[in-house]
Amino acid sequence: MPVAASPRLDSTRRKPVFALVDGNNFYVSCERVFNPALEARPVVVLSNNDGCAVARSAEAKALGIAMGQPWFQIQSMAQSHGLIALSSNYELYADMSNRMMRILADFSPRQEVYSIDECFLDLRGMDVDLTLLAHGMRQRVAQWIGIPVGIGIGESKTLAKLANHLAKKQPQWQGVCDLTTLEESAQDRLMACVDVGDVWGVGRRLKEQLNARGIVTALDLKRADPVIIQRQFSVVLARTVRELQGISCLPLESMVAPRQQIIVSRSFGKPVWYLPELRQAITAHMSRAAEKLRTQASVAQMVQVFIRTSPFSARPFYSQGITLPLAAASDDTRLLVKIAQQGLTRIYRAGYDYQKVGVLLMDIQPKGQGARTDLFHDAQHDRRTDQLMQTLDSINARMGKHTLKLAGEGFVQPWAMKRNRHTPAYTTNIRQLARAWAK
DNA sequence: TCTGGGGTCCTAGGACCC
DNA sequence: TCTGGGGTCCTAGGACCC
Repeated sequence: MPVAASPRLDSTRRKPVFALVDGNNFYVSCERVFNPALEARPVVVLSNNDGCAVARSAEAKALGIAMGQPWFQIQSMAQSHGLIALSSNYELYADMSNRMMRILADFSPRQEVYSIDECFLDLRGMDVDLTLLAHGMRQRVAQWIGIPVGIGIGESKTLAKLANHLAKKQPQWQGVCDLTTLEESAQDRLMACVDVGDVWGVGRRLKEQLNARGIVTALDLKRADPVIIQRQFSVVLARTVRELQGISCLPLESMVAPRQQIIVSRSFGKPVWYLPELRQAITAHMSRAAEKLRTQASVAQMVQVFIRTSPFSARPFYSQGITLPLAAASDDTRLLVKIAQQGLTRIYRAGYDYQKVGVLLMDIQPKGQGARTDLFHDAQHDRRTDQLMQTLDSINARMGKHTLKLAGEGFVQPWAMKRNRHTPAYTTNIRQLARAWAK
């Protein structure tokens, strides 16, 4: 077998190169695709319950609206500045995300979908002009689905992130910043312009502590000694320092690992004090959680329930959670709901206005693979349960979410969240699309 | 009046064992 | 009655991300 002179082998030896591609103001951009009247106007997309702004158009950012700012604080700008606010439409964003990721996957054999609006691509050993390639990505995504994206390229994920940040902040890049084309001195000059708090992995707290030690810019952090950083902070931050130095420590993870915990929680549209309504919400949340669990072919052996009142209210605060084990790991909605309801009974206190409840599934294992079972385990019963859950999931997949559900979720849900500014599910629900056209 | 939801990883500290 | 240290496992809480 000839091993020398293999170009493939040579290329894998080259330094790692990563691209980070993300959608600009992704949720707002999705809305604009289907409603061009939103172009060139200040637009925000609100979080669940129409609580705060989670996506802002460039025009909204220019008005000084911060990420996560509560809607009631900026509501007056609707009148004064023509600000448009929309409830979030996750069905639409998830579908647009899938389309965007499929387009980008054609540009590299290895892709890591990192969040709903961004992915890493492995560009190592590609024998092409990467800057040109990136402009090609931008063009194709814009042409095929109408979403503007920004692209950063670097020798580590952290550098690709930083390049992406520069591509957005500095117009001269025209949406593509490729650090691998620059001399180190030129890279350093750019990093001197980036606040250390804008480095991936440095949050509010770390920024404060780093500033106190005189580390203010990304370049300062790059020049820090990772050994000292590890001693004074953590292994995580030391890794960030090395990544800034061009030493790739975080590999591309193209396999989607199954979730280790699954959370479903929602704030109520109004305060809830009545136990039966809390029970409905717990049943509804656990039904969603169990669906997610079955989607990834797992079972859970631990259930947590929590309830709390609003931390912003002047009324007395109460927050309590409880964790309950199952005798054997399960994905049966009915059993998980039953355990969660037992938990709720134990933590519920009368006399409070509750603002939020949630459930967690933990101790998650692959289904049917060395799962622990209890002493009185009944295989016949397991088979019937599996069939029932499969039927439930397939009917809901075919006929639409919530077609078939436990009666305990309630048919009238007085506690349901507010979504007063919701747009239609243009791409996934033909009935809603027809309604949108008829307007 | 009105302030999101869903994840991961690391660390410190306690319980327990040898 | 006095005396030690190391390892493991678990949990809670903190910090970060989008």
